[in-house]
This record gives sequence, C-alpha cells and structure tokens, in this order.
Amino acid sequence: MTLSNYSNEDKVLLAVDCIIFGFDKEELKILLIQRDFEPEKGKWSLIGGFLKKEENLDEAAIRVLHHLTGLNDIYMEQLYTFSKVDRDPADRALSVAYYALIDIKNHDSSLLKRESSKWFNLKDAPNLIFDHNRMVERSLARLQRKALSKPIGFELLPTKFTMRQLQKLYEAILEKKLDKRNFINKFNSLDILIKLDEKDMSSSKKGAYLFQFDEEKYNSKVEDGFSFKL
Amino acid sequence: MTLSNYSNEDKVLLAVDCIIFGFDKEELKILLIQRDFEPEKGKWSLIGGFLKKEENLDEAAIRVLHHLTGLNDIYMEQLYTFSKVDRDPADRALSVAYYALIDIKNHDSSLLKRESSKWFNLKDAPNLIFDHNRMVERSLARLQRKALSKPIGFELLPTKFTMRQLQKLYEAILEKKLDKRNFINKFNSLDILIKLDEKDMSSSKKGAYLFQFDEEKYNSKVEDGFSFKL
DNA sequence: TCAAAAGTGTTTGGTATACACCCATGC
DNA sequence: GCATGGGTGTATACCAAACACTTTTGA
Repeated sequence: MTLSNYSNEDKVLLAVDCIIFGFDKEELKILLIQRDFEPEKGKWSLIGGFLKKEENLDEAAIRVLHHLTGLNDIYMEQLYTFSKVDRDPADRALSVAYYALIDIKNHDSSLLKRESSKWFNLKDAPNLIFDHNRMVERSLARLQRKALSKPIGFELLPTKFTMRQLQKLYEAILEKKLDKRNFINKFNSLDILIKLDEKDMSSSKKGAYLFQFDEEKYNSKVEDGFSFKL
Repeated sequence: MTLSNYSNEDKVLLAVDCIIFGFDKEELKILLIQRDFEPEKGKWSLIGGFLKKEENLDEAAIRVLHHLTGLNDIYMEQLYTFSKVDRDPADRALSVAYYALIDIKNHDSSLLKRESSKWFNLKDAPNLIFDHNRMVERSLARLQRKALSKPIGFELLPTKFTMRQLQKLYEAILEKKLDKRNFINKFNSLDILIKLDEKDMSSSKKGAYLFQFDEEKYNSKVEDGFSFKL
C-alpha cells in the first residue's frame, strides 16, 4: 500500500504548557517559574516544553511536569490548544495547555529542587509571558466547572482532611462562601467519604475529625449510575 | 534582544478535523466524506486539512470547512487535540478536532458540490478512519453538555421553527424523550423566543406557530446575569 | 365525523437554601 | 470561665417531573 507523505504540508513547533494548581489552607495557588532563557528571560511563566516526535501530548505533559518539578502520578487534563500566529515571538509555536492538580503538602519537597519556581496565590499572581494569562483564566474556568461534577477536588488535598479544609477548598475554587451545614449535608448525602477515628488537632482545641475520599466506593457507585454533583 | 529559535526541537504536522453536525426532522446527522487519497482511500472520514504556517487553528478550521463544503459563518468550537503517535499511519500528525453545527436546510445546496460527501444519521454512521470515531464520540458528549447550558441548539435549526421541531432537536441531542408541556414551559420561562404570527402548515392540518430565537434579548439578559439552563 | 398533531396548567415531590445553638478543649 | 473552632437539624421556597384533555382542520 502506498502512503502519501504529506510532504508539502507545513510543520510546526508544538509546546505543552502546564497550569499547576495547589491549595494551601485558604488559598488556591499556582506554580510558576522564572524563565531562564530568551525570549522573555526573567519573566514569570507556566512551565512548559516542546512535544517530541516519539511521544503523545499526555506523555509530553507528564515529562515536562516531572522534569521541572520531580512530581509523578499527578492528575492532569488537556485544556485547550492555543494557536495565535505570533503568540511566541521567537518562532511559530502552538501550545497545548494542560492543567494539573497537586497536593502541595505531599509534594513540596520535590519542588524545592527548583529554586526559580514559586507558588503564588492565584489572586496575586504576576503577569505572565505570551498568552499564559489566558491559559490560567481558562483553566480556572474549567476547574470551577469540573469541580462541581467530578470529585477532583481531593487531588488538591492530603489523603486525610477535615470537613472544614474541604469546604475551604471548594470556597477557594468556586470563589464564593459556602454554608457550613449545607456543605456537610451535601457531602454526607453523596456518601463517598470515610470518617476516620483520628482527629486533626492543629487548628482547634477540640480537634476535627479527619475524612478520606472513598474512591472505590465512588467508582462502584458511578457504575451504578451515580454521578457526583455538588 | 536575542531570540532563541528553538532550532533543536521537533516539528510536527498538525491536522484540523471537523465534526459537522446537522439535524433533519428527527435525527442528528453528521457529514462525512469518502477519502480520495491514501492512506485509507475510499474509507469514510471527517473532513480535515493541515494547519498552515500563517494561520491559527480557528482560521484553519474555517478554511477547511469552507473549502470542502462552501459553508460560511458556521458555529464552531475547538474540541480536543488528538496526539497518539501512530494515529496516522502515513506520518506523525496530530489532529485538532473542531465541531460545527449547521442548519442542513439552509446549506444543503452548497454541499451538493461535493458528491463524495454524505449525511449520515449519527446512529448508523459508518466506521471512520484513524481515531475519527473517538472524535465523534467526544464531540457528541461535548454537544450534549453544552446544549444544556448554552443556546447553541438554534444553530442546527432554520431561523424559524416550531416548538415541536425544537423539542425533537433536543431529544435527538440528548438521546432521550422529553415531556412536551414541561419543555414548552421551560422555554417560555427562559423568555428568549419570539412567537411569530406565521404558522408552519407542513406537518399538521391545524398548523403550528413558528418561533425565532431572540439573540439580542438573550445577550442582554446574559449581561444582567442570566444564564441559559435547560 | 374522525384522525392527527397542536396547544395548554396544575399538582406533587424533592432538592437547595437559609438559619442558630450547643460542644469540647486549652489556656 | 471563656474564647475558639467543631459539630449538628429543621423549616421554607423554589424548581423539576408527572400527568390528560380540548382544539383545529383537512380529508
């Protein structure tokens, strides 16, 4: 069989840029790095890299994330492909944006490797190069929508967390205050959390019960037609 | 200022493939073409083309759609970028999928140009080349979600339509029967349709009132915080 | 006069929201 | 003993779902 080789077609550079979200007590955060090469050296940027011939986009995103942060096994999702012709002044390059959710506490040490990277509160993040601001906006919109219909919030928390932490997390993601009792009632009715006997004593004298996401139970409920709706 | 030129990085072919949805009385349809070149010559496929250096992805999608169908001013949205390494056996090529919604009636004549293209009921569409089946699945899922939260359904209908047509459309998109009265009540409460004095006499003796989507009203309501929810 | 589609409201159940007080503990 | 955050239940409003009969008119 003869294959055309598409030899007349243009080829382009394809970058992968990662919006990395974290959560710390009260605030949604993003991890940024200071570029150490031109163009825009010294400015803040998402972490990124270029797709290689022998890998697919998910693999490239995983590689980029691992290489620059040491992180593994991270929740990631492809967001959108940005293609404005002059978006990168150095050369024609498109960029596929991915967003990632990580548990800051669990992974903080790996991040120290890289001193030019830094966590910012989403609200007071600096201006970013190229179209990276738009990428961040769009990823936040996606995260807000997705967090209401899939249990992805847990990716941003330690395995064990208090109801208060969980609530603060959703307040940070959705950018609005939630009612304590309604929030707990809602989550209880979903019936996908395990209440542990342990308490977290770090934030109050009384202590707060710790919970865990019961992923197995969630999965089996999904098979029976359940769907997470906050 | 010195710009790096990224000259060590791999470049790739980037295709744009379009899932074109139409609606005809009762059924959701997609427009497919029979490939007239290798690889997979003679098999059914989405319409597609390659991104050129001097255009962005939206422009490429518009160009591809226009070139192969003669259509202009079409609702389109970028869906996802598919990147499996061997997805195209001829050469490494990624594909950015777009989906488009068109009014079959209004545009049917332009499509006749191209005899190798054909409308299929979504349900009994043939097997497609490469990963195009997955693209169609994913675009349907997106359409189903989006149709509930944005008034994009109208893109698939003539300017003037009956409530019954509108209902059939949503039944086709959502793949489930809807209650006639609830459907009408819901749409009435949204208050974004104009009831015309004209009737459509083609489907009954009594005739059915025609309606139009009031886009201006919709837009101004959105500015006041309204959001379409079906 | 009858067949075929159009048009029209009300009841009911469930879910979302608003809301306030007691508990346990360390200081 | 009091200040701090933790934990709990109910009443109400609103929205979604179920549901059946009358109207029009061409054949």
